[in-house]
Amino acid sequence: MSFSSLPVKSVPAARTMHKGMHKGQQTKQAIVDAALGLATQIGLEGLSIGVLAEVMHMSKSGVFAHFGSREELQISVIREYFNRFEQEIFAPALLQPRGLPRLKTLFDNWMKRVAIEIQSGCIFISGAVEFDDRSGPVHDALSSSVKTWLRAVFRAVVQAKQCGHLGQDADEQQVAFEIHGLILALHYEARFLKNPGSVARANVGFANILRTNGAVASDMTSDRPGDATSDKAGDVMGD
Amino acid sequence: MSFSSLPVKSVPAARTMHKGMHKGQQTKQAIVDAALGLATQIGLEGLSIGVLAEVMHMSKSGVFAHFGSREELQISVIREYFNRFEQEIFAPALLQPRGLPRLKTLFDNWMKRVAIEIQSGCIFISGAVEFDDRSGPVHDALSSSVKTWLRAVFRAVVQAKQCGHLGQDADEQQVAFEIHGLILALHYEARFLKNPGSVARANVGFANILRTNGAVASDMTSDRPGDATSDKAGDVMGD
DNA sequence: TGCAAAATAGCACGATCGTTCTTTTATTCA
DNA sequence: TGAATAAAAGAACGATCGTGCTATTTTGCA
Repeated sequence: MSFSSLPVKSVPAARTMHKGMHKGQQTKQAIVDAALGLATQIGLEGLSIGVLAEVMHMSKSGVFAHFGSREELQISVIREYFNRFEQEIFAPALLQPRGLPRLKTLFDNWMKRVAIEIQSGCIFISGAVEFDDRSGPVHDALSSSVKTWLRAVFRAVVQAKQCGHLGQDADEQQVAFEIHGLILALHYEARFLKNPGSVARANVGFANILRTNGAVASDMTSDRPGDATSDKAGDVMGD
Repeated sequence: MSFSSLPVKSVPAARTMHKGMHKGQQTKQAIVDAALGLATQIGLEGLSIGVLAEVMHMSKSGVFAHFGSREELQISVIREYFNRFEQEIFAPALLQPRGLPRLKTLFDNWMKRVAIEIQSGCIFISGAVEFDDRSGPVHDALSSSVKTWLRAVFRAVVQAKQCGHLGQDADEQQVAFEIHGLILALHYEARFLKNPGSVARANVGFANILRTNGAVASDMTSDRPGDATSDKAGDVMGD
């Protein structure tokens, strides 16, 4: 039941039904996919087995049997969301060289996830609100997933400073904190308030953070592909 | 599992219980106070008439009769929260002179609300997540309350620029957006992740925003009480 | 192809939800 | 103080929730 196995789970292509899969695993994956789609709209707490069964054209007990409890279903959804986060946001950034290029790619991908798919919310954000004062395995799964992701962002900032792309007096925790704030403001103002121009403001804010922390203009545009270091492909966000 | 022992009753009797109030109005106000205390912990959606009645030591129907519907109860809670926001955060800032002193006071009070009372969440934040893709009167009440508040922050930024406390090239919407992000990051990292140091990072972030937008150090500390202009006391956030 | 095992359906349970209706109690005012 | 009225309680409703139990269907393998 330990959550430590969550981030290191080998990434199965998200929605693909492997041929070798038995029927049960296939339907379970399909249920998790549908549950994730539902949870991004109405939250992990709003997720109910009844409506999920209706969406899947299955019986409640048929859906239930795959998880054994509602909490296990919620944890499966969190795990699935984490995996997609890893694949769609973090993995492409690893193809960029360390330092500012990778950090910028990380931020851009993160922003696209929040902005372009603004009609479906982020369960790392909605879940934080739903479980911030509740304890239990769901809270723990959510918390450790988020922490793993934020730690990955933090490491990218550290590398940028090590590469000399940020000033030596830059506070890496501070930079990560402010970046996180931009994403949260974007999610809030674009999704809830439906304010136009939020995406542009998040981008400007990111540039402001870089400038405040001593990034030189050349570093903000050049790719410097020679600096690319090969990180291992699996366990991209693990430490 | 009784909620009667929850310390929601210890919420300071914010609204004055006017002696002229009839019994019904007094209890309704007491119910709203308790409901607000409950909603800041478990959210507007988690608010149920049953547990509210238990906390109030009343019957469900007795509580229900004061509102006529659950939505009306939620809206009453939002209104109450807005009023306290106005009183405890915005009104004191109006005592400061326009420009940077007032903006700083606004941010400080806002942050104290989020940070010092970190054990009880902010329904402007949790509500945004709960109602971001739902329509109806509750969403509208929440949305308009938040917009009024953010517009007040925006106006404070505009005034700071007009006073010459910010550079002429400062984008007021951008500044307000980034400030909002700091508050959201503080709420997220302090309340959900329980990261220490979040308050300090929000403060540093605010100073960074001011510096980026051309605030001079003297403006960031001086009070310049001679610049104080008398804003009307009531409807402080109205336009 | 047949049979064990897995997967799914069907049904029912206790609990809680918002809400309505009726009855009883408490308050206000002449 | 007594009558009119407001406030609160009580009981019940249909709906939905997660979950356990028992059939029934489907799958995978010898």
